[in-house]
Amino acid sequence: MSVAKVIVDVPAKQINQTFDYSIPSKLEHVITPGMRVTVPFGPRKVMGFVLQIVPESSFAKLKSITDVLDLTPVLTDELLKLGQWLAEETISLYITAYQVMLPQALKSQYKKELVRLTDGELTPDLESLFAGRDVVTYEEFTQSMIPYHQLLKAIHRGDIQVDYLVKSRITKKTETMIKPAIANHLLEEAYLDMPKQAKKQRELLTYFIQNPEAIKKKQLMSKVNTSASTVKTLLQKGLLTSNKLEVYRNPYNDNAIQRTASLPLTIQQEQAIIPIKQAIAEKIHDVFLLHGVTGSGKTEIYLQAIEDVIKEGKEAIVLVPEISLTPQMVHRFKGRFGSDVAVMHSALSSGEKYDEWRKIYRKEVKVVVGARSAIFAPFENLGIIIIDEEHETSYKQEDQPRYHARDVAIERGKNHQCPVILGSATPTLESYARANKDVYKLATLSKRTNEKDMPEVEIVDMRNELHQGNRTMFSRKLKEKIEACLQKKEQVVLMLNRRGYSTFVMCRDCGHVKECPHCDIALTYHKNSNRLKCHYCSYEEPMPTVCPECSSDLIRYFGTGTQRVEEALTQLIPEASIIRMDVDTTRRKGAHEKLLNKFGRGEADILLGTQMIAKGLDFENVTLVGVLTADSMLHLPDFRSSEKTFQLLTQVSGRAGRHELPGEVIVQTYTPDHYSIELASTYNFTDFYLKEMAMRKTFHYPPYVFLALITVSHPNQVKVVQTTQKIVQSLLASVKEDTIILGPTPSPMARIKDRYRYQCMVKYKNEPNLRNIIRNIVNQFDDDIQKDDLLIAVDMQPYQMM
DNA sequence: AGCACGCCGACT
DNA sequence: GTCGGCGTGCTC
Ligand SMILES: [Zn+2]
Ligand SMILES: [Zn+2]
Repeated sequence: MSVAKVIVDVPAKQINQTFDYSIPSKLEHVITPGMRVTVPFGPRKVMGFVLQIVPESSFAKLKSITDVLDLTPVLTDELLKLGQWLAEETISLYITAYQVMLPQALKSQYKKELVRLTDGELTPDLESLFAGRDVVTYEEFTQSMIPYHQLLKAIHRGDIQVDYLVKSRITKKTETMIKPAIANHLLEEAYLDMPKQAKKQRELLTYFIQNPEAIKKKQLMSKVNTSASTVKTLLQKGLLTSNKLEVYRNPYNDNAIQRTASLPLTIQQEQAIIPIKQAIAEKIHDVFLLHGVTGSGKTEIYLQAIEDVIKEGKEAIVLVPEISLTPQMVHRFKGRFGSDVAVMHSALSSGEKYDEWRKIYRKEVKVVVGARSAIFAPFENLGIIIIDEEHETSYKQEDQPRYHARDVAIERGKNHQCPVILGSATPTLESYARANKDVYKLATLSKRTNEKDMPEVEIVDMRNELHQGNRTMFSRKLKEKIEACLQKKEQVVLMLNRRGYSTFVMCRDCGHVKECPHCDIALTYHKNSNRLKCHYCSYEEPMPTVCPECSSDLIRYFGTGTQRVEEALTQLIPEASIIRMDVDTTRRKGAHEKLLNKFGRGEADILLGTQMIAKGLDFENVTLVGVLTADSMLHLPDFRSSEKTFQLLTQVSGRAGRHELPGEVIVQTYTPDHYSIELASTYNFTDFYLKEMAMRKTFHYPPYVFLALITVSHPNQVKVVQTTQKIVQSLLASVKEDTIILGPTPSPMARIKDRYRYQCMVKYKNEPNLRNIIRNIVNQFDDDIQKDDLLIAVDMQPYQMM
């Protein structure tokens, strides 16, 4: 009798270990590692992942696996190993690490039911609850207000039983197929027997006599021009039969995508791809940093490398930032690889995501293009992993398990002995430094494939504008350029990269800003409900008519940054038609796409938006890009703010003059001398890298050190500070001398949902044991975590300092 | 986590 | 005797 080691779906620290279960004989050769099973756990029944099957257990009496949920493992051997690595690396629970690798649709849901076992009398209360039924949901009981004791007694007496159900939320889309139930000559006989007035039925039979193969019901109905009821009659007569065929949802209607062939490579592209192809052929795990300016043809290199991988019979993962995962991007991959491509976009519905995942699971595709979570695609023969726009912060997951897709990619690259490619026009300092130290292999594409220069960037000092009495957000230079552009019937892209874009409410008399009573953040105004809401908790209140501080009635809401700029712009250049793109106008699914298409068709002169417009736009008629406030990110409490500014300016500049028409860029700033702005304006990545590296060295930031961030939260501020202080102390005692421990410091969001938040930052160079040290220190507070509502969150790869 | 069990005090 | 409210301990 063999034993299964199972990780159960109970996300708690005490349960973070395998539990042994015996395998019933009927499942003996069915269950393999990586499958989902249901197991009894205490009085409950829960889902679990089988990690391992061993001959025996050190446990005396084992419970037995109740059921198996998969026919083939949903987690490959490599993913089982990867999950363990992920949990340990990010200090997360095993179960959360495994769950994050699978589509949401596979997550189990739990239900409790009360089952009546006796025919005898129950208490009147319970009789009215059951009301003649044998089974009621536990929820019905809770809502019935019947005292718990009554139920407990009935359970003890054996009159009622509690059933624990494990439900899956899987929805498979099916299509009804119709085909003849009998042989063709019998159909012909049936046709002859059919009364003349049964015109539609005869038509249907005629169709099937000519086309005996199965057909989709919908298709049939439109072809024969008949109704569902006619089909139903023939089904009932036993002449036709139907069955449900499982089909994939097709979110990208891609039947008509034109296949494309490889493009010829430039000399630079050729040089870059040779070592990559070599690594693929020789099955070597290497990380390549592909540093290529916008328009230098990185994607073509990806495509041709993948072609090699597919020729070897292997598979490829391509990660693309959410916002760049546009239909055009999908077309590029499907155009080259056809139906061999699955697309994992987080805007897809849960069912659509499940379908895309299943294409990989069933080995129906060779390539997946997707956002962060696609890194866990269940391929078994990976030949390459590509991360485009490697510097994008969206590759970092901000909730448990807090992983960076880049780290996972490299781990999987090791597991499969395959190359990993990091591509970017503005690589992170971390990656570039590793390339300089030969940890990664560097390939540079310094020229655009169309041989055009990057557009000219002009910096405008907004302080001068102010001195000369221009109080608007538009410099005279920018205004002139926009007008000139409109005259030539060319288009303009304007970017406002300001934070705090949401609408808030302020009193014009006393300056009072309405804040959430539970969080340290301003409430945002929602126009449709005329209410103020908090984005961090569920608090909301009606929009006040007078200021609660000074009773002035001049309390007003201020539109989003882009909204206000739009108004100002309309005043300045009334004849310009503007499309505004920000969180407000792109909230609905597909809205982003729609606005861009509208702009692409030339239905507006100016596209005004937040940083979301910096990426991937490619419109030939855009000749001017304006950045309204280039320095607005520089003052944020984030050591990456210079880097982010440089990246954003470089990216947005690439939006101008991508085709025949030459482009230009105007960057407005109050700090024109800042190196990130100056060097971005000359596309000088190398000097920026050197300068910023020097800064990071002086202030002890990555890549010179690694970071770990520990955030403590609790309703009592004193408790939070004390706990954080204790953690700092414990860390200092167990860590090397050159490791820096900072804290306790209030978190940038110092209070959320009535919980105060303090943090402690660890800066270290070499602490091979740090994860264990932190785990042990956090364990010391287990009591308070369990009983006193204390929370300690650890982030081993902090990006957002929140 | 989520559930049972047991002990206590309040209420009828 | 009946009820709800916690604190404690366990889950193969
Ligand atoms: Zn006021
Ligand atoms: Zn709030």
